Amino acid sequence: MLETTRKDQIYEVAERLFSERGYHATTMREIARELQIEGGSLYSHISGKQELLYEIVLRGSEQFLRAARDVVAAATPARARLRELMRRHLAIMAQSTPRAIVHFHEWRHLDVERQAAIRARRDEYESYVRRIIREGVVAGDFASGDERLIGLHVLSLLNWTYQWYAPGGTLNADDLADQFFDLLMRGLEPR
Amino acid sequence: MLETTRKDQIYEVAERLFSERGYHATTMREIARELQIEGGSLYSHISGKQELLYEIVLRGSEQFLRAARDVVAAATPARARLRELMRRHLAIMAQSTPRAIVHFHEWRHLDVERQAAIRARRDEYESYVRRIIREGVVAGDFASGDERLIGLHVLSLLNWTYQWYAPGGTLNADDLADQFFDLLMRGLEPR
DNA sequence: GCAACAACCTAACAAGCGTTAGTTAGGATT
DNA sequence: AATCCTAACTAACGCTTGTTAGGTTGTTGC
Repeated sequence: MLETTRKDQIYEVAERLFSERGYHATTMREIARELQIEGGSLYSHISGKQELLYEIVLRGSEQFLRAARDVVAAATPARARLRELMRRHLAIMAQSTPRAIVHFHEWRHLDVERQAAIRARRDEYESYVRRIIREGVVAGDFASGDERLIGLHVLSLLNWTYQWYAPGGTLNADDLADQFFDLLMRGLEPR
Repeated sequence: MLETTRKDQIYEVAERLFSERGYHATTMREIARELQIEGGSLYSHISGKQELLYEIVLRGSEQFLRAARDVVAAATPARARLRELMRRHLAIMAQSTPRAIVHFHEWRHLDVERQAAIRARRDEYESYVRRIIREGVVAGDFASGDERLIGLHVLSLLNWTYQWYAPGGTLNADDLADQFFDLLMRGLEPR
């Protein structure tokens, strides 16, 4: 019995519409129409459009961050942790596609303070990626190299997926993560 | 004596504002204000806001496409061509940052027909990347692997840069391309 | 049975939007 | 001297935007 409140439904619709059309191209009346109520009625449940965007982006970053916090602290080799991070990242992408899209694409339209809050979370996430890489280099799991650059490499792979990955295709999220991981480890060089 | 017409100036400002705030968050009056004219005066030079966006996105995709067409047809090994493609891609990113940002970020706000035109160009670009990879695998320049997946790998690296790369930092575009290329070739596996 | 409340409605607000029409001033062309 | 062109202006158009105020339901708790 999962009880979805009206508020939850509003967030759900907003996630979908924001992800499809973008924040500024979505109107409050459109969100309302999907729920078969009038535009003004939304304000019985939420405080405004900005809050709607902020909540969605925040939920997205919390989701990614929670996964990363779990993984980074695990007592497994860096190699296994990196693979697990990639798996979890793509799993979120696949399970919460609209939210992830809004998180990556629409955070620019937050006001400055809220943007800063999101940026801090993003930085934290990136620091975990770099930490895994650093520890992996030290432990001999990874070849040595510029930690920042390798981090950007991994993050590019993960973050760009929201632009093209559509779950339900031939490739499920775990397989994609594994294949990306393998290619990342082995490289293009023939051996 | 490079003569910039008023029209050119309008595109230049629009590129910058669209890239900073997004298409829908930029008003015609804001574009005009930057040129110290009135909103309505823009229409002596351009036909409307959509045309403005389309022209900018189109110029971006033309720029990337031109580079890729040059590179893919060269009579050099796939390995060299891939590196050159990455260099040129990042060079455009660095030289035409606002245009590249609009190209990657705002094309969604084009109407359907214009979107299709852009999508066709993007597909063409991606086909060149995959072609280089395919030819490289055949020639033994690259380890064999899923052409589509390797292509996505390369494109993720290149396309994500618009989200973070700021020219003028410690890393110039050519160095970045080379470092990305090296990492892509060698992989993270220690040897 | 009555009060309280939540969920929604209608109607309107002020502001801003892209765009157009009509006009004006100055310079170039005939 | 008459005409045209260019680039700008002012003023307004019709419409949409996010948001609010006040009223109307139906349900719940006492």
